[in-house]
Amino acid sequence: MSITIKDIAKFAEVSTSTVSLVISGKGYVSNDTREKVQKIIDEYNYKPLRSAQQLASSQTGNIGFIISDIHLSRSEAFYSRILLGAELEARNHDMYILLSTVGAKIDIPHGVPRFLNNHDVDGIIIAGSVPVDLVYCIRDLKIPTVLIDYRVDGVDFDSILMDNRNGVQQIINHLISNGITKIGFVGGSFYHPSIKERFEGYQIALVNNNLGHIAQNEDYHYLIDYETSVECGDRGLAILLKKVPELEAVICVNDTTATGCLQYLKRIDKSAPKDIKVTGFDNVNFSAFTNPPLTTVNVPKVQMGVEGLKLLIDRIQNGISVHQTRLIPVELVVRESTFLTDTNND
Amino acid sequence: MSITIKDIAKFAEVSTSTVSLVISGKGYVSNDTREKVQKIIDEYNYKPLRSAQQLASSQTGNIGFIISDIHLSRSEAFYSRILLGAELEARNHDMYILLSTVGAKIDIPHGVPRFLNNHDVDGIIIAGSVPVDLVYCIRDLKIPTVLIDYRVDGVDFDSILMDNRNGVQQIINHLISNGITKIGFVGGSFYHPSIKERFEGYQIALVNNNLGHIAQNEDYHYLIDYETSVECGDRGLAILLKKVPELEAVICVNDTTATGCLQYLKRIDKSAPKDIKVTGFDNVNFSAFTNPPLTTVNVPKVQMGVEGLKLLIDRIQNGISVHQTRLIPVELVVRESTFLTDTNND
DNA sequence: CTGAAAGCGCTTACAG
DNA sequence: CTGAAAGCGCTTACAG
Repeated sequence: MSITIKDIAKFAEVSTSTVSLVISGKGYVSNDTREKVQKIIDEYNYKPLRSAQQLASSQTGNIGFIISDIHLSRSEAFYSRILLGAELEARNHDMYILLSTVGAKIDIPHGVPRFLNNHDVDGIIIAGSVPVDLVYCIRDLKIPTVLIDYRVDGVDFDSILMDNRNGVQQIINHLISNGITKIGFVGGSFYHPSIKERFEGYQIALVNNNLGHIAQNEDYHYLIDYETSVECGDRGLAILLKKVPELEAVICVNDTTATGCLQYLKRIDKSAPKDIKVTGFDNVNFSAFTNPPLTTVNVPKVQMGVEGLKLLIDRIQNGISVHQTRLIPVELVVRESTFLTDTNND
Repeated sequence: MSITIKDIAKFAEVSTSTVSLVISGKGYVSNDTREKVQKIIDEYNYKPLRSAQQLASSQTGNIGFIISDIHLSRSEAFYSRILLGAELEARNHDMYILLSTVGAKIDIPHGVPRFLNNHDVDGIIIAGSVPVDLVYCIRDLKIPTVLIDYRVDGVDFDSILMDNRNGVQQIINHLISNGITKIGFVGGSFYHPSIKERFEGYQIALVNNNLGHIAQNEDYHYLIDYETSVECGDRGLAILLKKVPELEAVICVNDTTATGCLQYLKRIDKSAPKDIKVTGFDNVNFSAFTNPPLTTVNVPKVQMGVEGLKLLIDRIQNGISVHQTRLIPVELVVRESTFLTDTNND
């Protein structure tokens, strides 16, 4: 019914092999022949049938994108934007993204994304934390894989990470250069490497500024084990202020937690930045619309998706032996939760 | 390298046709033979190669999921959850979701999702509003298609919609049964059918309660043409209160807009529900965490995705001739932005 | 109920 | 630089 490579070959008066070579860009075809064939292809708007290409070449042209269901539906759209970036870049390589969500627990091998067992992908992107059992399982599959904003100790993968430590350092420099030194930290949820790095960055930056006594003082830190949240910020700041009433600033592990701090301040009839400076991390959609707007660290989410896809393609095509980690730079975004600008909002 | 249907046939001492019939469940195979073959399949954990199946059967086993980039990265995770539901249901039919985002403008035919021109999907789901040109283009392709939370006048598609009018009606009943009648509306952005229906639902419900004078009175309505937002709610309530100082309640077109109203109230040193009742719509993640938590209407997002996928499969397999619209019920969620409960938060 | 065989539309050594 | 041909791993009439 549809037009095939045979038709094109006939019209162009060449063999199907030649048409195939023109399409793939591989091998040698004379310029004359190439142009002739290309003209016919364009004229008929011919697109090779993917399944036939796949079967013959034993490549799928698909990328599996794995993300936890909670991350995909998180309100901050953090990972959605990474997905967006990956999809954009996939187009440039004429590949498709197969999406699969996974729950917090996974049942090996039944619960693993189908494309893994079915050999339906050429490579895999894992965005954000997923059950470690799944990571081990994927490692054993020996399929090219890139992790974005995730890492598992002892498993060597290509990965795209953001520079969490530097981000926190920028926040602390911003505070210290404005004379603030009594700086607390609220967050935790060390199940995720990024979260952990942010706390480490906080400690390192303080030490580098001769504030090691604060970095070491647990009264300045509220850390929890599980998922960060608004409530975590709310409760965390309450506890910190009880222990350290003279606290001048609180660094939150992310924007969501920071809104919890703002919420708590409001409840006790205080506010940022007047009574205490509050900072977030991630620069998610809502961070510019809190009251006051949050000083935070922008993470280029779409770009992380793009870079992840690029790295994966590189791995699929060239199979480099050494695993790479690309650290994506982040950038401080100063808003009013640390220092009021001329547009005073109180 | 990998195990094929031929191997299975050989081990089971039957023909490949029989193995194929066992796998697909089509045709007649004796129970004895079926069991014998199935045992071998299980034993070797054999999975048919998808591309070979596709090529031979001229079915792709893929569903194209189209969503605008702004919707995918919206902070409310509304459409992400619809995607989640579709993906969950796709597994039940052993189909894959191919995701494609589209921008606000689309260039036909170059900018259309690749899987459309390449015949790489058996069916399409469109979630939320996309450029109408794309919808026309897809109609002309005659591929089975289901729209979720979207509609285009004059184009007949299967669709999954939520009962927006009923949702607003529930809000208004809730308000009126508590003695509130001076009810305004903030929202707009009629580019999206759901948005329009919510305003219509507001008007209809008022008329049904003998409040037609309010339904007709433009002083009670703040409507804009473009994307709804926090600012829209903020500005909208300001304008409404200027025109109608005695306003008792404001119904917002969605939760995001409602947070804008809360923000405005705070700025003028007032609050909900004391000075004015505020309601949202959608019940997105953050709506329980605003201050005060929002009374809103829950939309079962994941379920909408599931239903959309089911309807699409039905269409692909059975090709019913009449287009269906399934209206998903919604449910009022009462929180403190309308009436304080015992856990008084002030 | 089962098997032999053609065919799906490509790619890729191979020969020239 | 180009063509003839085998082969990728399935499905599906068709014959029996």
